[in-house]
Amino acid sequence: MDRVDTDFKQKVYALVSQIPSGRVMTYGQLAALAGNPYAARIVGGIAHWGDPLLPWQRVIKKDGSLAEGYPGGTEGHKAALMAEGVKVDEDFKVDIEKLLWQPPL
DNA sequence: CGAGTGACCGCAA
DNA sequence: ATTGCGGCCACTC
Repeated sequence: MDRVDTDFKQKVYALVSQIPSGRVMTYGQLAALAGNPYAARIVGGIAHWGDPLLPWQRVIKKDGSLAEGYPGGTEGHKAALMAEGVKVDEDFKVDIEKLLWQPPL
């Protein structure tokens, strides 16, 4: 642990694992909280190569639309969010304005 | 070590 | 409103 394995990934993991059910976060917000607002794509990358145990399904785009590349596609992602109690529109859009979760200060 | 890629974001036409 | 392009950072091979 000379370098905590990139605290960026470390933070992303922590944040995602801390997202309560029924709440969603955007990659940009997540990346910004991790320390790099320009690393939104990295968050997605980490998600893909990262831990399959974390609720990445609660992580969506800033538009409120679900991400792509999710196992099952947007349809599967939508079902996953609905299973968590998140309301998803027929257009695969989540009301981030209401469900967007922010970590405690 | 080097190069390529990425579940994105923002702006411009 | 929609489409197209570039860009930044980090990760993986």
